[in-house]
Amino acid sequence: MTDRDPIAEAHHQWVEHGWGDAADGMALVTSITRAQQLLVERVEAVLRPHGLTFARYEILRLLAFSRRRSMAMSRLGSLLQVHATSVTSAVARLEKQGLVERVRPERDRRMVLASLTAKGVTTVEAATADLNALVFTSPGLDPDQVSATTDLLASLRSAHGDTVTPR
Amino acid sequence: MTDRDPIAEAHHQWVEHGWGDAADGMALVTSITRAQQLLVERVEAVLRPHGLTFARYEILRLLAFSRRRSMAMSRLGSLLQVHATSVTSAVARLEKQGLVERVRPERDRRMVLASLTAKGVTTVEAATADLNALVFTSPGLDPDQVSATTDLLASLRSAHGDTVTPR
DNA sequence: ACCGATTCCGTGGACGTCCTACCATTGCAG
DNA sequence: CTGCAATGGTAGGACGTCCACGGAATCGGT
Repeated sequence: MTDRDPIAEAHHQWVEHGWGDAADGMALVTSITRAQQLLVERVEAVLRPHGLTFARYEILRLLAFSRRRSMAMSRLGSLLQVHATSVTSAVARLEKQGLVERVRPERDRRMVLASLTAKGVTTVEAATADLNALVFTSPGLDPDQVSATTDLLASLRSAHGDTVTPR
Repeated sequence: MTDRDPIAEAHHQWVEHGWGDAADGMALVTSITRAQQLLVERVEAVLRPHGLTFARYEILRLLAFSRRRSMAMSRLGSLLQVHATSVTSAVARLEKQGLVERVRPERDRRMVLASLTAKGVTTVEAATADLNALVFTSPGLDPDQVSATTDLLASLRSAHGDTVTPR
């Protein structure tokens, strides 16, 4: 059942085929993809009892941080770095769950504010407590490895055009 | 337009709210998610002219490595670590594109072999050449950073139950 | 004051992922 | 050899992501 490490396997194949220059880069990309897959799996397992997915949780978390517990759809999209249409569908589901309400401000009636409900507040706080306890405090690496990895990924993000704040 | 680093921002908020123990882990998870997003974006941009997505490319690549250029659906799923139904839909699209054929072996007619066509072979080799040249040989980090990151992620994968082969 | 450009959001469709349920084939127990 | 469990694949649906397109509101140059 325990197959060999698919990433090591692929790296070996890459070298075999004379693509040694690209083999490490391929392994890096594949490792990041796999790590993300495993982490999202864990996170979603924790969020499921709260009726949330990671995408919807991120929206609630952002709203809970904001002063008025509300934010324009477009701002959610730019902060979360996803397409506006992804925000539309996620907020639609949050609204159906009664965790968020849509508000059209008088000032600029093009906008739609997503606004946390009371139920939304309690849900996101409970979900955050669980995530912190069950995932984030022990993500699978020692504290110094966590820092090292985050720093290396910051360099990578920076190389790909992300705005990165050094610590 | 250049907002501040959303990850640094989230880390700051976590500390502010007294979740300092979890802040670094949260930043790690978010960094991995973001890095994966950026890399997939680059990879898909290279594959698009070939009419492929990353998921479909991985299937073609695996088939091209195999001896008979064919493989059972279930084996594809376990090697790629995705659900059987994901393989079904991807192979259906590859079949519609004429890159893969489905074959029912006489031995065990429950199985379906996905088998590369001639067009599939040329497509995957061209796509691989582009990926190697445009992404994998310069993934955005120095060679030693690439190795360091891959090693750290190997520890993380191992901690989450992945089979990992040390280098 | 007006008309065009821009901004903001939504709809519909393609794709990938997972889950639950179902069907066909195989193999085994009795 | 007969019936039933295990195996391998698929169908349908939920969710999230992106893209192309369109409608409404606002802004800005003339």
